[in-house]
This record gives sequence, C-alpha cells and structure tokens, in this order.
Amino acid sequence: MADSPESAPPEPCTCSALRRATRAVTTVYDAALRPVGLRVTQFAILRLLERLGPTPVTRLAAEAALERTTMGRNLEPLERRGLVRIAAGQADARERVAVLTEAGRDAVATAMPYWRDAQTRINARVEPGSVAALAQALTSAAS
Amino acid sequence: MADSPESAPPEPCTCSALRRATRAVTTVYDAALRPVGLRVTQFAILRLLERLGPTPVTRLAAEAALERTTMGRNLEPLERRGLVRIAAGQADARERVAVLTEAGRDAVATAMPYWRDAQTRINARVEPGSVAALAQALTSAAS
DNA sequence: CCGGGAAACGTGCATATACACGCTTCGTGA
DNA sequence: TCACGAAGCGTGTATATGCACGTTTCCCGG
Repeated sequence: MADSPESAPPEPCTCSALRRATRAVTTVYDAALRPVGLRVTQFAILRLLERLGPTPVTRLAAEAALERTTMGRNLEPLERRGLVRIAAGQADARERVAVLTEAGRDAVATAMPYWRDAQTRINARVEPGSVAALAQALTSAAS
Repeated sequence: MADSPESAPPEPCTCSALRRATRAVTTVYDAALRPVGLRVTQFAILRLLERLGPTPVTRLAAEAALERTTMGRNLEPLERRGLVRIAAGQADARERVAVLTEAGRDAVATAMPYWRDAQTRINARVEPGSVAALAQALTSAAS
C-alpha cells in the first residue's frame, strides 16, 4: 500500500541512457563519413595512428581505452582496405606493429571535412567540454 | 611555417569520447550484473518490457531508440533463455509481440540489487542529471 | 645457461548494432 | 472487391566489443 500501481516512473539507468546517446551520435558521424566509406570508429583509429606513428596493438588499445583483442579485430578491415599495415615487431618478435599507410593518411585527409561537419553539428547540441569531462570522469571507472 | 610539427593536439572527437565513456560504464554494469548472467543491455530490455507490458518489436525498438532489427536480434538470447516469449500478434498477424515471462520477471528482481550497485557507483562519478540531459539532447540528433 | 613467470598476441564464442533487401499482411481508394 | 502503397518483420552481411583460453617470445634470477 505504499504507492499506487502507476506512481513514480522507475529510475532511469545511467548506462542505458549513455548507450542511447552514443548510438544516436554514432549514427550521425557514421552517416557523415559514409561518402568516404569509413565509420567513426575506423576514422578514430586512423587518426590515432597518425598521431602516434607505428604502434604495437596493445599500446594502441591502451591509448584508445579499448580491449586489446577488440583493437586487433578493429584493425582487420582497415588492413584489408590497405589503410593500415601490420608489421612484425623489430626488437620484439611478439609485437605486431600497426602502421598507417599512405592510403590511410589520404583517407584521413579526405574524411576530415566530413568528420568536421558531424562534429560541428553535434557540438552545437551539447557542451563539448561536458562530454570531455564525462569521458574523463568515466574512462577509468572500472575500479 | 604556421605551427611547429608537434604544436597543438588535434581536436578530440566528441563521438569517440562518448563511445569511450560508454564502453567504460558498460563494463562496470556488465561486471556488476555478471552473477545474474545478464548484460546491462538485456537488463534494460527486460525492465522496459516490465514497464510496457506485451509490446510489438517495432514499438519496443522505438521506445529504446534502437534500430528495429537490432531489437529483434537482442531479443533472441532472452527468448532462448526463456526470459521473454515472442507471440504472434492477435489483431495484426504481422506483429510479433514480446512478452516478459515469469522467469523474466524474476530475473529482473534478482538483478535489481546488482544493477543498483553499479548505478550508485557510476552516479557517484557523474551528475546523473547531466547524463540524462545529454541523452535528451542527443537521442534525437539524427536531424 | 636454463627454467619459469610475464608480456604480447590470436582464436573461439556470444552479443550489440545497423543497413540493404525482400516477404507478408493491412488497410484503403477506386 | 481488388490492386497497391504502407507497415511490421526477418535475413544477410559487416563491424564493434569483450571474455576465456591457449601460444609464442622475453627476460630474469639462480
């Protein structure tokens, strides 16, 4: 008898809300990048590689806060398309070093304006800083 | 000669930051729900079904802001485990109505405290309202 | 120099997500 | 009533994500 059948709405799940927002945003970016044939995930990896230079998979994953095996898998379509090359480690034979190819560099350059477009549109809807803060506060939440 | 080689860091991608945060948060929730054998995605669907009652797939997808076929696919593991039952539409033979079973209702009840734990921990790191606002502002961003 | 723990990876498996197509069923206007 | 556009779905295909396990290679202490 505490509350009537249809009293208060259930507390929304923070995670689900976040996932929902991410889906929507991802759709916008993916649609924008469509003409280039890249997804935002792939674009991000290429940009990361451009910034870091040749990088072993494990470190690349750490930089992106991605599970190691996920990064490995995400590199596959990029390698198939010749945007990334995977080389064996020089000093360490265990390492597999991801290298941005010329085609990959070109792809980033070509995609940039399309990304910019989506970025501008989304940033108009939210404080870019708030998302950054959110990511900052949550990225290492796996306590 | 505008800027030196390693001058300003590139503007961070809002989408990638958001995806990153979502991955981290999802990991926390999934880990918390692990003992129950549910993922946060599945938990969310079950809760949604509990709130809406028997609902056709398309409407369920709309409620969750999920792609229709994605919702259909996401229901499969739940149906296999007997937490959800898919019935043919009564009035409309085209419809496939998702129904929460008793086992499904029990699963939600069992999972609740585990979810609560993750929810509390995450909400301690961010303003729950800010995420809600973010979701609100972005969910229908596919202009 | 060698034996064993640790580091860097790959694979198998299961989900999550979305787009492009194609099929079936509904409802409605002519 | 009947052809036809629309609504509700499923399937095929491709990526994204992460966990559990197993393998190879390093490196270091004895």
